[in-house]
Amino acid sequence: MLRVSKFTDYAVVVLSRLEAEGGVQTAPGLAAGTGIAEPTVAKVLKMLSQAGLVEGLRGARGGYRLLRPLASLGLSEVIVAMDGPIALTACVDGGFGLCEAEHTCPVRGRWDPVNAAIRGALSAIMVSEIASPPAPRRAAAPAPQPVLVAE
Amino acid sequence: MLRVSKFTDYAVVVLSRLEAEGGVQTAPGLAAGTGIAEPTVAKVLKMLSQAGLVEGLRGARGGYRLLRPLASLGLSEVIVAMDGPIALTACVDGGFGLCEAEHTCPVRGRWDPVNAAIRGALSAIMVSEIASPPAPRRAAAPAPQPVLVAE
DNA sequence: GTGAAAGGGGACCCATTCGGTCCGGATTGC
DNA sequence: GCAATCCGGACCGAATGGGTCCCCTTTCAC
Repeated sequence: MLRVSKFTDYAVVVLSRLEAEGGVQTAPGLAAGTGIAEPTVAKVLKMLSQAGLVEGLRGARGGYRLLRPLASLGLSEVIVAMDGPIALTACVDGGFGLCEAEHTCPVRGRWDPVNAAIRGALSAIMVSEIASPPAPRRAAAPAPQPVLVAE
Repeated sequence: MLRVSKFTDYAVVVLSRLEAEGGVQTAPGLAAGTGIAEPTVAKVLKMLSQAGLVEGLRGARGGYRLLRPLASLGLSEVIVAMDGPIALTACVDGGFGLCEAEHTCPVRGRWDPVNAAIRGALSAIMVSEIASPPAPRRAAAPAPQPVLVAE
């Protein structure tokens, strides 16, 4: 169905909460604030930390801290951090003779432009455009700018 | 991993073969030509037929026939035919209070611009750009035109 | 008119992956 | 030294996707 994993969704929520509160937040605190199960939040934060999107502070009084404002954080970075590289098919860019029916397959790595197009579209969207501002009540926020195309 | 189903890949291959050969092709014939298992090809063709991308001719001497040239067939149509509507998350456009943590979820249907962007990027790519022309040997075909962005 | 060839529409099963949980270890502040 | 917190992995159940098979209907050839 061409969907991203649920973790990407969670990541956006957690990042949004992280920016809304500001400062250092603990995993249990973020779990309580977002309504997501605590172990899941911890897992999401771990992944985001490995990707360098947040910083994990160990020890007592530790927690997680945003490293970059969400307005400068491309959605594609979050997706890559959670779901791995964006490649629509098994025939990835640098893929070699992995396809079993290589000689008969007429496609043969032609998915690259598609992957590039998706990446571009996703890179143009910032996380801050998805995560609604601190406002808990959705106050008919006008779209900050028409994103790309409107189909 | 943000990938489309394997069926979409198969569909592009089958459609490409269908246009390369021209005329009416049987499912077993297409299976032999593409190297894909026959039941799978039949399933793909059935779905494409339901979506109105190909026409199924019943009876002896039957087969499948392309209804539109691949140059005018958007990739998004194939994806929709095989994988269903393009919606990256469960919070689809018209989704109502399906989210369990609706009051705490700060995202709340904000994925719409993302979906629109993906749809737009996919609609701009024609199937003929992915399916290499009749050439069975890949002769370093230069990209017909830079598709969208290059990341 | 009869039989064979082909599509149409299901049901069905297996493998893979995803979503989620848990545990022990390492690190830091009080 | 103790407690709080992150870090890294292993682990398991469930859902989904990928693939096969069956029987029915339709149409052409003989």
